Amino acid sequence: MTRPPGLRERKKLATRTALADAALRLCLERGVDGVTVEQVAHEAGVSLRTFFNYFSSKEEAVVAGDVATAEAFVRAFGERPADEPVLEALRRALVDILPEHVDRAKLEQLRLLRRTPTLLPAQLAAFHAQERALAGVVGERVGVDPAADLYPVMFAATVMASVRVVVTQWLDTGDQRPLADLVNVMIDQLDTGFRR
Amino acid sequence: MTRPPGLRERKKLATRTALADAALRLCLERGVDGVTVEQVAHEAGVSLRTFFNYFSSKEEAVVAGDVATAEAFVRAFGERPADEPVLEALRRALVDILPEHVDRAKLEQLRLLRRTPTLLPAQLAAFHAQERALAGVVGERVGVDPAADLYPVMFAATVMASVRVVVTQWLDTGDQRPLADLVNVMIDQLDTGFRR
DNA sequence: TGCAAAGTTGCAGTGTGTGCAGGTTTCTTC
DNA sequence: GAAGAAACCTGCACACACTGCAACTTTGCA
Repeated sequence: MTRPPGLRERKKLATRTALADAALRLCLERGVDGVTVEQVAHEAGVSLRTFFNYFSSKEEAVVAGDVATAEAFVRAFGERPADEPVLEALRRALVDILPEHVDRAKLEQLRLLRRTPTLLPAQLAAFHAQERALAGVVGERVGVDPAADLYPVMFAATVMASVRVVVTQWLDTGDQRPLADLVNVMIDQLDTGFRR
Repeated sequence: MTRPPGLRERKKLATRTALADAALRLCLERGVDGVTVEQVAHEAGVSLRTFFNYFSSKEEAVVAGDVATAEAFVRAFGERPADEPVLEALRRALVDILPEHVDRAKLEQLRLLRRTPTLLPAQLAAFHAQERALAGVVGERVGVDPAADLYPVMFAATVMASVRVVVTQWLDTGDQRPLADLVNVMIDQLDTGFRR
């Protein structure tokens, strides 16, 4: 079925990460607007043309990390035991994933990127891209068809949006609590509902 | 305080709507990729350069309608009586606003736009732009500071995301129920919470 | 009526993004 | 391990996107 990846696949992945890394690093150094795609491509050791074989824009390359985060989260959620309640699986998946993807070392980087308006649409799209997958996974977990019932799609959209604002809040307010604490507050909120 | 708008203001608004209308109409006719900014500007009777004084990209002009929808929603929500429970105010605001902004006549248009990947980031950004305002309004309503408590920001993000997916679901599945029914299901979900 | 502020426009110039064609590398098969 | 197929990389050409600037026109206000 899935055979071990050959040289070609490995090279492609290497190029892709080289491009994403170069884009992120250069943009952090000089600001997103101070970097051209050509410079990114050069830094990664490929031609301009090749850059566009991997990403359709500079922004997409810069937020490649966010895409990876979202994918990792959906995967982690999908791998939680099936008998675990949905919100508990959610909590575990987030606690497993977040520390690795948003730690205090990268804090300044994340703040800088979040302050760049150009990147916002791309960041939103990065998370949105995993909504359908998440809806599918959660639909399967609770035994419901995402096309017929609103629960899976609402769950997916709500969770993605909530994680986004919680992380944003944590970054912007310089909240001293561990991110995991905020995640717990968030999940309590999703559990309780929004009535007041 | 707010004096009646002069000629200058009215002209600006007219130009802006002319550009947005032209962008939307041309893109529906020929597809988003089949239209250049120059054509949009020409259609609206202004120069290319002037287009960019109003919008920073073709996509932004096309989704100007979505921005207006989101603004109208936040305004309607803010104008609900203060003693109304949050979710009831939400329901009323949506029922007031949605029929005018997403009716069956424009249905095909909306479907077409939603199928254009280029527009997705811009659409997401359009709704996201109102999240902060919504969080402020709801924070005031329930007497909570959005910077200190997660409720307002989570509410805002969740509601925006939920409305988005509910409308999407309605459009994509060709659901025969009135949109208002789905809105009620949505609000029940927000009321009950996501535990299963 | 006349000045100041704001808006429009053309122009020049840089950067983005895509189709195409030719060359190189990897994979497959025998 | 040699040959052909498939995938990939690259340069080139080109259309389009977007911005700063400076001149010009219109609107607001005294």
